[in-house]
Amino acid sequence: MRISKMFFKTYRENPQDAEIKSHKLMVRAGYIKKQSAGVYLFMPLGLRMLRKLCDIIREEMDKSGACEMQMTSLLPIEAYASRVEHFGKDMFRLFDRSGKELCLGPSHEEIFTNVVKDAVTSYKQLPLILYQIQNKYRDEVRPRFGLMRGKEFLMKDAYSYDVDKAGLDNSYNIMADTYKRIFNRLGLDFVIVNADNGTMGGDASQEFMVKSNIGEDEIIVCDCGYAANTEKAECDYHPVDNSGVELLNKTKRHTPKLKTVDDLAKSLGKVAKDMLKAIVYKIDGKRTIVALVPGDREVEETKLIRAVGGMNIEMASLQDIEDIGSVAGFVGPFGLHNCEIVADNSVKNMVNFIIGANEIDYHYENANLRDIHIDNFADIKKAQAGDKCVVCGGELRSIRGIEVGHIFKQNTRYTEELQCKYLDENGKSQYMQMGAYGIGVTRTMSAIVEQYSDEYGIVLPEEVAPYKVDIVIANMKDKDIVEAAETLYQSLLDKKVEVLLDDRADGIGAKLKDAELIGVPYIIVVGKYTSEGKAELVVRSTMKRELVDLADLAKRF
RNA sequence: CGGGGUGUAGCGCAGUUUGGUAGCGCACAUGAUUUGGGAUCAUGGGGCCGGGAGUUCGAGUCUCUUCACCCCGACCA
Repeated sequence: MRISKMFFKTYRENPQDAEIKSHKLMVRAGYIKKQSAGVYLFMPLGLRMLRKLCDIIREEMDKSGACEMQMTSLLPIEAYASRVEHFGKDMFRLFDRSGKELCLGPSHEEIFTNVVKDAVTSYKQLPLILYQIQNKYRDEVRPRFGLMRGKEFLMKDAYSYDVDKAGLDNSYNIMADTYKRIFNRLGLDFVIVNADNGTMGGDASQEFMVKSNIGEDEIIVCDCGYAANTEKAECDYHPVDNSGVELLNKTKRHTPKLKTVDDLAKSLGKVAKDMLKAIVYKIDGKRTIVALVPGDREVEETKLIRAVGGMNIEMASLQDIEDIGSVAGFVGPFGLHNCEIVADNSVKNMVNFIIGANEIDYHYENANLRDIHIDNFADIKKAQAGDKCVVCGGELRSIRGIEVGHIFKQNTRYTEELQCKYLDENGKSQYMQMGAYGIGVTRTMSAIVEQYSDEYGIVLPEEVAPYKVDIVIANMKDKDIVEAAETLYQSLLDKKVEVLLDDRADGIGAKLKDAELIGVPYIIVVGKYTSEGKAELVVRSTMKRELVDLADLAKRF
């Protein structure tokens, strides 16, 4: 492609609304342009890179035996029957002229399952892995970081249908392997972590996380290979023998205006972990849960909701806290009513601790388990760096990651709801076992740029670069140079090399800046060495340059 | 949803305190000189100062309102 004929525009300055380097660079390099918050259009270079990602994903998915299809984005709202409430405001909803309610698809489990239900009747037709690469629409509360979290984004979503759990395990493993191949080909430094299935049920799920300190997810990892999203990461629990410790009698203390755990502990001459922290939650707007963790720890809400059951968890209101017989800031696990009290396992090891008095400005110190009421113990505290690994006992570390892929075993969550059945070899009707597998394609694009850039611009691996080579014509007025560059350009085109020819009238400085910005792996400068029959070949990743005979250059690619 | 911030030329910004003819850099157009690291000079085009309502002789600037965008938070009671 001749740049002079292309829709090509780069920017010198960072967009004022960009925070992270991939966002800044993709805008500056003319890959993407914001349409509105969380919605981006693709310019020629960005589109080429996006297509490269799609091609790689498609190739590996096809190789795995998966079959590509295309569902619609515009769907009747009824298609999501049981999940309309779950998606809530995340779903874009609209009406057609007759008043029929539609939505823009945020995910396609139901849609694929309905297609499968209609077409598959026998075990002989299974297993199936189906996929599509299609825009998804989610009205994110807070879109951010360019393509990282958008309201419209490209996703590869796949769904597997099997006769039984063993079949599902197999399909799941095939997808896990396929994802590893995909992310390896994309050159990403990633880690596979155990994740929570969310409220959608199913046996297992894993996330593919690209390591990055701008990642929105926190991951707990151990040198032994254990890795989990903090939403899922388990905490080690061992009973401690406190039999030799004298249990003191609880005493009420006046603790006015001491709202935070640290301030309170300090005023009583204690530290945070001597405090039993009580946090009140509302589940599905109905049940009230009091969660207890040591004062120096945090409640992991995802683990809590798994422990107590339910769909949606939120902080209780001040009124809710009064309704159970307490007061915000001074909640203590005794004498409460109409609530469930769940304590983290580690609370069993606490002695002589501080609790709220359910009375404004008062706490008790030297409280013990005998003084309080707990309905259930569970692992509900958030794992953190420094904790012991549940697998090997080693020390856990915390890193951040960008979630680029997620695979789930969903079992019969959707197939039961939609009555997606098949006849087994005995003629008996059975629910299919289902799995779902997603890759955020546009997010992955961002993650790649996040990982592959330097002070000059984007530095892409060949597999995903929009073009492989950029031939810079140093001086458009020098006929020999132009001719040499044109000849080289033609010979690379003949070899089907994806090549740009920078034949704009600009000076060499501007052209080199652009070449370095836009992510091509190789830059060829045809200029002052033309008279010697040579040109410079620059390897973008190392910025190393070498002089190569013009006649030999095409052979390098 | 709560808090904070920003909306002025295609992009990045100043001007708002103290109301008085709309500015700068980049980009763009034309011409000349340039051609190995975002060239130089000259000339020029481009704005409902986010929208609406007000105050005022007069509003980018003050008041009210609305919209958009960005950041933080929406877990420590």
